[in-house]
Amino acid sequence: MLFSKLYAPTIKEKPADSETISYELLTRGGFIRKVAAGIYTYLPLGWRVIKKITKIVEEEMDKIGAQEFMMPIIQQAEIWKESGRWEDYGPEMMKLSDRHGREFTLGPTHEEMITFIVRNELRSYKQLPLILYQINQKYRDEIRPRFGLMRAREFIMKDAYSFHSDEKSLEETYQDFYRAYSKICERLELNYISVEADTGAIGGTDSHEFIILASTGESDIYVCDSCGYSASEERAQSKIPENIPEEIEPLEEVPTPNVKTIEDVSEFLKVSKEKIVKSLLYVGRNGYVMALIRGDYELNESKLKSLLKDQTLRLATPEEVQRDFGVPIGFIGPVGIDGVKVQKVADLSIKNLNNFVVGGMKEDYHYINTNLNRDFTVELWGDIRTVKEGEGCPKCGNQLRHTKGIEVGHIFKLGTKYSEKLNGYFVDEEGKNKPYLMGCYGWGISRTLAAIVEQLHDDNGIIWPISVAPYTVEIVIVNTSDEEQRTFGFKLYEILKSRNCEVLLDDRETSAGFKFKDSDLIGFPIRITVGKKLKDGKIEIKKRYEEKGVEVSIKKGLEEVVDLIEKTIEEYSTKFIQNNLTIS
RNA sequence: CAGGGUGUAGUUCAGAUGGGAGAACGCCAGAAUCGGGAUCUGGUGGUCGAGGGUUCAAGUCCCUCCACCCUGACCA
Repeated sequence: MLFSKLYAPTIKEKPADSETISYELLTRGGFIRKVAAGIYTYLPLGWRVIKKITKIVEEEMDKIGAQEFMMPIIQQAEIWKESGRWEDYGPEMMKLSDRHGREFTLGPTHEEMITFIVRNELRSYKQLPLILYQINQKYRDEIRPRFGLMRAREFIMKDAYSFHSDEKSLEETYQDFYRAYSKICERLELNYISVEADTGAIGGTDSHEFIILASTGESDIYVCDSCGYSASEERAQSKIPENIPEEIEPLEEVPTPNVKTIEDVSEFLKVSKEKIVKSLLYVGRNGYVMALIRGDYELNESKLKSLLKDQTLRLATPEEVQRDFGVPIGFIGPVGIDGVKVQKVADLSIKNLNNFVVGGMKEDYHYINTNLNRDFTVELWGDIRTVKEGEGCPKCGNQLRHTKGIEVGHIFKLGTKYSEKLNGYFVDEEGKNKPYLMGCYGWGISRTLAAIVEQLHDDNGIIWPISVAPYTVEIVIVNTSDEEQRTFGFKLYEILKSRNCEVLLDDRETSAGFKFKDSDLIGFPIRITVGKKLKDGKIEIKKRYEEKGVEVSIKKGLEEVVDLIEKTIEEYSTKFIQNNLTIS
């Protein structure tokens, strides 16, 4: 490809709506253009990268026996109503209707559709396991699209679905996906980790996320450097703190005028926060839920939701609390509340706590010396607290480290959740009808494009790994009106092309500096400069991530030069530079 | 959705008190020449977000709407 013909409009200035480094560099480099909030066009360079990412993903999918196919983007409302997610997913969906008023959605995901497709003809255990996948556009009406391609309303995703007759088969496929996703990250030459994750709105049992590390990422993760434990913030656990047992004191009600927050209570009653139990009132599908946690910890809403299997859970408003309990929110507590009206859920951090402080269920009062079982009971125990950096690893006890990244892949064991609801049954060896076990596996293709840039860039532009670079080699003819340079540049270009090297020739009639700036901004891995030194029989080969290139004599013949270029391509690796760049 | 901000040339922006729509970069033509967005000459380019109102006169003041960005809940 000749640069003079390539539609890659580059921009010198930072776009005014520049949100993140990937948005800025991909826009300036002529890879993408924003069309509306969260909606993008992929220009030729961007599309080349997308296709390369896609190819890697497809190859790894094919290797584990997944079959590629294609489902429609427009989906009828009926199947979503059947699964109950027309309401649950609700505002997140782009909805539309045809001229007859029949409702549709632009698919935000395809669990309903896949089950609809297979439920009539996937009827025998002999057909299982089955793995299908597709790559297409997904639509989510995000409340606030942000971070460029990282949270778009229209985005490209690979989604795979698997069907199994038993748990063992599901587990095997889950592991296959786990390995395939790791392989994809490795082929992309990225610094990544996989973490235990929350299943969220998709539901199911086990789940892992694949995170590309970048300080600008929006996923918070906790890792243990000594045993390798890693988990997302929604899921991460830490060693349960030990509470020293004390002699039990009698319950006492004390006046605490206008003392509402944990800080206030701690100060007013001169007790440490560890000796206070925070009561948070939530409203869920089955009414009120009171979450109890030690005063020095933060509640983790994702954990609470998955413990209660209720994604609709939300904090009760002060008005609701006042109306239904007659107490301002600062004074609610577990004592005197019965388990029918309010389900009490407690974090393990208060399990052995004695003589603690709770709200008095009466304005301006708290209880001191409260004790479990004697003064109130807990209906459900679980881990519902947010982990903090420095706490002990749940497996080995070493300190947990906090880091950030971008979630590009997410795998789930769904179990029978969708097959049961959507009538996806098969007949087993004994002739019995059973719902199949399912797994679903997502990979954000367009998000990967952005994530790579977030991880691999410097002040001058993008640093593509060879595996996904729009072109592997760029030849820059410094002075296009110099006949010798021109001739040599074109000759080398033709040879490289004939060797199946993806090469771009910058033949534009602009200044040298202009071409070099574009070259760094776009981020071709290897740049060959054909300039004034050609007179002395020399050209330069430079790796994008190195300061200086190497001068190469062309006197021994072009074959040798081309061999050297190919060797440079082989040696090129973004791996070792990553820690010096943006990862913190 | 709530709170805040911004909309003027292709891009980044300037336009105080109401009265001429501007700069730089880009783009086009030409010159010179070419190792880090370099230089010179000439040119091109506008529904001042949209609609309404006040006024002799509105980019500027008022109202309505829209879009985009920032802070929060959601997610591959």
